[in-house]
Amino acid sequence: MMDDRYNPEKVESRWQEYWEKNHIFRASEDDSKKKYYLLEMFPYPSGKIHMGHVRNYTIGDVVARYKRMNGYNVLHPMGWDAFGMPAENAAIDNKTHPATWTYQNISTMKSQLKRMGFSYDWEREVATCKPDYYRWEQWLFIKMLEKDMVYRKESYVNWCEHCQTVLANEQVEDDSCWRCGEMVQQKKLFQWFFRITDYAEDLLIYCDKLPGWPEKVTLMQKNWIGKSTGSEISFKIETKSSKEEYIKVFTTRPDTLFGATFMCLAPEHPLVESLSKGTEQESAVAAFVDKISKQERSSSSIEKYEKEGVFVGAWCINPANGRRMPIYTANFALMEYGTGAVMSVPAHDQRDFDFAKKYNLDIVVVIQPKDRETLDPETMTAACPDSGVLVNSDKYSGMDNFEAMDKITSWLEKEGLGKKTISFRLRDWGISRQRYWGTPIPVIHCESCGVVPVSESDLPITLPEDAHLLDNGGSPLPTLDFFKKTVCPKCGRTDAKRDTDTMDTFVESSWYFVRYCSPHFSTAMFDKDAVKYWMPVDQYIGGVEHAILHLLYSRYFMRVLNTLGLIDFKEPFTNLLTQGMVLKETLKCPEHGYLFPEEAKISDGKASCTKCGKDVEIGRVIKMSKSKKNVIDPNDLLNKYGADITRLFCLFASPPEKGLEWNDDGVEGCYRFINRVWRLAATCIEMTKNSIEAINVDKNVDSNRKTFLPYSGPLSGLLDSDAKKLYAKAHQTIKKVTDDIEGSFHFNTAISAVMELVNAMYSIELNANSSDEIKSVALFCIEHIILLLSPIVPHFAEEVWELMGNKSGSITKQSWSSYREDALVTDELLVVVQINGKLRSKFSIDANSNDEVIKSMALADEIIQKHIEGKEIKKVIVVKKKLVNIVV
RNA sequence: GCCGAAGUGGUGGAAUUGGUAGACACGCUAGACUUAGGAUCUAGUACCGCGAGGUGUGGAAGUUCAAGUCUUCUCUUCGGUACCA
Repeated sequence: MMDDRYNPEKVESRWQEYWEKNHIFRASEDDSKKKYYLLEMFPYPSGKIHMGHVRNYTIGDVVARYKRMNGYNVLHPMGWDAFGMPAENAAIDNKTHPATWTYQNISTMKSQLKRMGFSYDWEREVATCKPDYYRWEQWLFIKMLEKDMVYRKESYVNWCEHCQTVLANEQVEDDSCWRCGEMVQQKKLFQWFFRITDYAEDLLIYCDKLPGWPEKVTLMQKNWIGKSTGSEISFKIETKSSKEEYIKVFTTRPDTLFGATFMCLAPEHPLVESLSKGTEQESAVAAFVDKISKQERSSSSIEKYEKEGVFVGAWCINPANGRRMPIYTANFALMEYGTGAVMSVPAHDQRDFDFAKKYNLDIVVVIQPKDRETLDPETMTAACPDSGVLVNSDKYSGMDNFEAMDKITSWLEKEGLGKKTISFRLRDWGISRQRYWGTPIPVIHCESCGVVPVSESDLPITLPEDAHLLDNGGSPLPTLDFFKKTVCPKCGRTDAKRDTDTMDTFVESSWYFVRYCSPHFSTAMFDKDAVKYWMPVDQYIGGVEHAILHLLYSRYFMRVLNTLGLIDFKEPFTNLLTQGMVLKETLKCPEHGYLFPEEAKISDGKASCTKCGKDVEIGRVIKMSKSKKNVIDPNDLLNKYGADITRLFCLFASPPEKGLEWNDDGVEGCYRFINRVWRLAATCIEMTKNSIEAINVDKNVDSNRKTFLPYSGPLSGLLDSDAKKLYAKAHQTIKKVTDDIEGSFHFNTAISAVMELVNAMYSIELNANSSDEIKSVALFCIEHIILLLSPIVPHFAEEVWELMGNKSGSITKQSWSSYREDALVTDELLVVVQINGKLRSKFSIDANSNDEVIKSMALADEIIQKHIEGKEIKKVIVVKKKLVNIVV
């Protein structure tokens, strides 16, 4: 006897235990089956899971279960992106160790994920903070070092003088240290860089070879890589000495060369110091450079700084026309882009124009756009970047500017003063972090030998766990002699020092999906055969916030492994789904500030604070975040509704790529739907059970089992019109659900389709007195409703499946429903009739009627007759079996 | 500034080789069953209008027998990026 409603508490834990005990989701390589590697972005173990995780992993789990039912050998792993700064902060705040905090969080979150019923192969769990994981990252670092894929150079970090520590960009608030409020400075340090720019072109080209990725993501990556073609041009520096010196610039507009009137160098450009030395500008330049170096460089604060510069006290010569160009150093010139020097053409570049106006520099027009009055430097109020015809450009005057780009560049090339080149916005990847909770960089610094890699046999270099975090947030590693002091592996010097920096945590997440293929492999980074079988990932699912960095770094890492001959592919993720954020309105009390949803009482669109009773301002619907308190705790949902209802709502409320607006009433609706199905199943079970004795053996009854079988034959085998309609509807539903999942993961419409079928079943009477046909068709329907829903609400489906008498085991072993083409179409069709495009009438016809019949029926229609009376029919358009439009 | 996406009932959202706009759900209204119901079931629900009918997919124009869907312009919102030479 069934309970009268679905009881998640009882049912869900039971099936979770069953799945675990029977290793239902264990994956292993099997050449006889098609593989499907389904991956969701692994979480940072920050404490407990939030709704974003719930949504992401629910989407993934449904796909995993769906693919299994479709016969795929599915790899669906989960793990932890376990290194990172929050652990350090928590450790300082709570006086614990980052490891303790991290492992505690992992354990909490793991039990939460298990409670959601996700079908992971937990035997493949990976935590990146474990030495058996990061040792292979260190190994790879050494391999990359051998191949010159990684190098050291000086680079700036955010530095807090008060705390004596490095700050990450997110720890800089308003140019100040988040911990103490001191102004943040820029400090130069030697740091490690991956040569990702070596792959810039390849990464770019393959953006167009990823048809399974959302276009917006590849577009963002393309913009991030930022390829621009142009020319490199050398400008001779005017000196008294005989030695010839040049400034190299990169420009995308060599056609404007004749209009270049001054030069701007990045403050860090080596020529800035050498050229100003000994001139009367020397001190002014030094002061300027010093000032810029103290400015914060994060993108958010850049726009606050006005464009400014200082004359360095030297000139260079424009190779095109011999003009003397003053050399400036300017804050907008970036050392990291191009050559760190800009030829400034104020007439045709807005930034240069502003600069020239400010410092009263010459403006020379060299491009005259067609259909525009003659440009005059005296009266121009803005630069003119448009294309046109060259003027004031010697023999190039009169030439179209696009043609001139090529012509001028090849002339320069002949003179040895320039060439065509390409520049990328993408920079090399700086991976050194002056942090504790990360992968130690496996190199040793020796005064005799320089930088020496740790020998492979000494790996892993484990992060010392008996370290105490410093209160100022700095890394304790440089203070730990037992870690830092070591022997040079090359010369044996005993005063060698270990690198005390750790790697950017994006490094771990750039290859974890490869490790999942053979997570316990202890003799190499991965088992080649396992990787060959599983990789690349067939479907990757995660937040769009990782559209650039994580995904680009992962693509880069696969190229590194490919170059090193470790793998034979380049792209890690064949298909990508970026799911939208989980949103909720904010609530703000004038007295208590932001409120959690449970701290406000909402009725009729008005809210009041439960603490003070004041009116609460209901704000915009925005991404759930702790700071705005517009959050829903998954634990509360699990306690109240269980996993399946939570999963169902996440999928039903909107398509995965869009935002999901959280709404408690919507969850309640899902709960109702599940119980509707539950009762329907109960009805079907009762109905057929009571029939056994009364019914004679016929085509619908299995005489051996003495029980009803679902009808699965052709539509034409049914006589009852209700049974026919329902049966067709069932097949249409199977098709719709399959298409919606297969094509676009649009679970919301798939669920709607099932709801329609359920509604259709409720609309006919089902009881012991129903006809055999109805009973048999109903049984078919309910069986497929459960199968179609099983990836979405797996516990519920297992329970009902068992109650329906399927003793053979888990529904996860069942095949996905298939539909009969011959059962999709009913013999009646609805035709709508329009007059001048406006809907006037509709009628049903036999499915086999031809256009002529439909047309005459339309014209004969009573309502239509009334409308066309006394009017001239100009034209009648018949759309096959669908519509008639009469033009009068 | 540049790039991209999206604007549809009271709400979340359906519908695009151009062919019934509003599936499904929430909310709301009425009714039934009940000692009671925030349980369940039935009916209704884009807007205006008593009605016939008219109007409706951010706004304006256009193509078409027919436009949420195609074209042009425009407004708003969201996301990415931002001194890239």
